[in-house]
Amino acid sequence: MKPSIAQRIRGLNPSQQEAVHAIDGPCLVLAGAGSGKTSVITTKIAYLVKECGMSARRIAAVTFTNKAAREMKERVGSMLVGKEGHGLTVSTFHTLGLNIIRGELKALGYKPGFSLFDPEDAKALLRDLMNKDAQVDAEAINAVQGQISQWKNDLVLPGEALSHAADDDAHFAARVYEAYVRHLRAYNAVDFDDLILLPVVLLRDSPEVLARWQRKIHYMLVDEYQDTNVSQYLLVKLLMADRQTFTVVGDDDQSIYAWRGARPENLITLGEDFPRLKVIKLEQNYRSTGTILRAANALIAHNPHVYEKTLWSQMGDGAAIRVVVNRHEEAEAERVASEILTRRIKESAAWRDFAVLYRGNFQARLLELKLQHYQIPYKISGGTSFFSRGEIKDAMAYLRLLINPADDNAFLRIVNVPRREIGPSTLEKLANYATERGTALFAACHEMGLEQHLPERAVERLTRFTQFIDGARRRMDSGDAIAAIRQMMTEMDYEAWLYQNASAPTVAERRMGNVWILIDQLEKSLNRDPEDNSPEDSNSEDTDSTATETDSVDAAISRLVLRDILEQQAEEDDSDRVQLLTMHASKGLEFPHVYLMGLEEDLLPHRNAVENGSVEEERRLAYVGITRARRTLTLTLARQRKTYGELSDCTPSRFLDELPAEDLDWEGRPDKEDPEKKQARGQSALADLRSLIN
DNA sequence: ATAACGATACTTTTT
DNA sequence: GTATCGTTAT
Repeated sequence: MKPSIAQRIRGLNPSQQEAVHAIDGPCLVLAGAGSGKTSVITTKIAYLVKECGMSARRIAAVTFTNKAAREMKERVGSMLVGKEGHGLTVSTFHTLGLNIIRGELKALGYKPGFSLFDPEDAKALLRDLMNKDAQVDAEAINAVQGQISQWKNDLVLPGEALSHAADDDAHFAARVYEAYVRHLRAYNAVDFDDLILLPVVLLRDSPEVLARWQRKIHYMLVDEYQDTNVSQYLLVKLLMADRQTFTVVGDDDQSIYAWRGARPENLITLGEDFPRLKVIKLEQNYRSTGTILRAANALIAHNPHVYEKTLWSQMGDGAAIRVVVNRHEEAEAERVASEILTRRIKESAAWRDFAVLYRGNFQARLLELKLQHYQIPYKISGGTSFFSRGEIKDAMAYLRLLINPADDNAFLRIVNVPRREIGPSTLEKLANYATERGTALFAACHEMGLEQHLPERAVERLTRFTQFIDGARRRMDSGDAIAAIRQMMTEMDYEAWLYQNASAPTVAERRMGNVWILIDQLEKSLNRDPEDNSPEDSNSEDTDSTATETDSVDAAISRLVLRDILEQQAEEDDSDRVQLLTMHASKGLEFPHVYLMGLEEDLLPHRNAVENGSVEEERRLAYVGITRARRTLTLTLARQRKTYGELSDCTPSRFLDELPAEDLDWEGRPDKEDPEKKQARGQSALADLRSLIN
């Protein structure tokens, strides 16, 4: 028998209980690392449904990652039975935005089957736009892409960007931004940032739409609130403006994404925007030993705080924190690898109980070598994801073109893949013609007038391609959509093309396998209960009943782009391996034994961060790293490291000095009174000062 | 299939 | 200034 909700709540500590019970107004839960915030959120959802009589379909819980959403869904699901949880929204911000867009296509001026551009698609478009006048290098494109993303995150529309442009660069970026937005619309496409931006602008400007969604969502819960950006906060604020019934959970000390537009100030803004805000702190930590927590508290105390918070633990002190100084980076990697090898036996731990965290991905390379040498199984997070594989991008482009004929990006990617002898010159002429007629490339292929602009052979080939796609599309509409897609892949013999292009048959085989996996996933997601994510419209004014089938295919494909379904595959592979991750990637995870590598100036407070005055965020990053550890924590550093091929001396991280000396167990500590080191410190302090002045 | 050459990136990147 | 990856040429 499952415990009742009342029983579950009794199992929580007083602060957690208070957080669960605070349902009548705005509630901010400041949840320290390891303080059981997920329990609070999930229990609260169950409490709202079971004890407060709120319908699950009126509740929306948002997270930042699919993984977090999945975990939360699972945990809530285990507390509810039968239909109790039906219609509950637990999704990422982006999926919520996607659903709002899908429900408000008309108001937004988008057509069904719109495409979702991932950052690579967006880059391709930008490259195209920016190369109009002059050849622009990749760096410039990246810069503009970053700037546009920042504008969208800050809710700055092209007009404002243009009028506020301070210099030529900003002016240029703003003009590209404007063209970019225009082109996305022409392609009937949105990018990731639009998934938040478009709903916010719509809700802000249309009282009618706002009312519709406020009627749909009565209670919101937001996880990792410190990571919200301006647009995301506005989305929550708009939806909750009337009822003011929401719970946000966050930790300012774990804000490590400010560089990506996150606004930890939103924690403070919340109290200003919602004066009735109830603030509850969760300070009891259920994860780490006392020693580890003391270190974390001591470190983070060096940052300024609006809300003070001190973690404590009932667990014993545990082992001291070891600080291992190595002569150089190779010795550091060697040390970590060999130590895991022996400690696994000593502590009778599993490989998966160990995690090695570092600042930059490059630091994993040497370590990998060493782990391989000792035949230690490991798993690196990051790396090229499933979606950046060429074959997946190809398959996705086919899917997108089927759904959205206006998606020129998709068209261009696959029109000659596999080879159809449609080359650059044909495409250029086609593009000119399409621009002239104001139509999409794919549509232009259907036009009669095309024959005047292109040689007969070229027209023939284009026609054959469009007929192929049109045929697949028809089969999709009139029956089993997935079967039609499978048939399309087989018919064009994508497999043969892979074999031609792969370096080895095994590679081609694997790639084709990936494509089938993708289609299987699509099928799975299609068969999953179509969640009703439309706003309250019992008076269904504009529900066209014909669209439901393709509609759900559209939705499934969009979810695919958002990596909604797929990661399960990777996740299921939770075999027993040592985890290698960046500190950023480690947020939200925990491990019995943690190694933190490269605790050196210029690396852990990263050089660039020091230069642009964001040492505090680096400190939080170190804090996140430290608080991942349950039982033991080992900090390592190298005395020398080669950077840019040059061997240079490293200074221990300033953060080491900020930890309680009595809890540290040094090994190979550099002489404290070493005059050379003192001088180095002095110099770096001087550099800090200079960078502050500039 | 392998070698050799050249292009690329050096901070983090939930979607 | 190096190392790694991808492509091409053999």
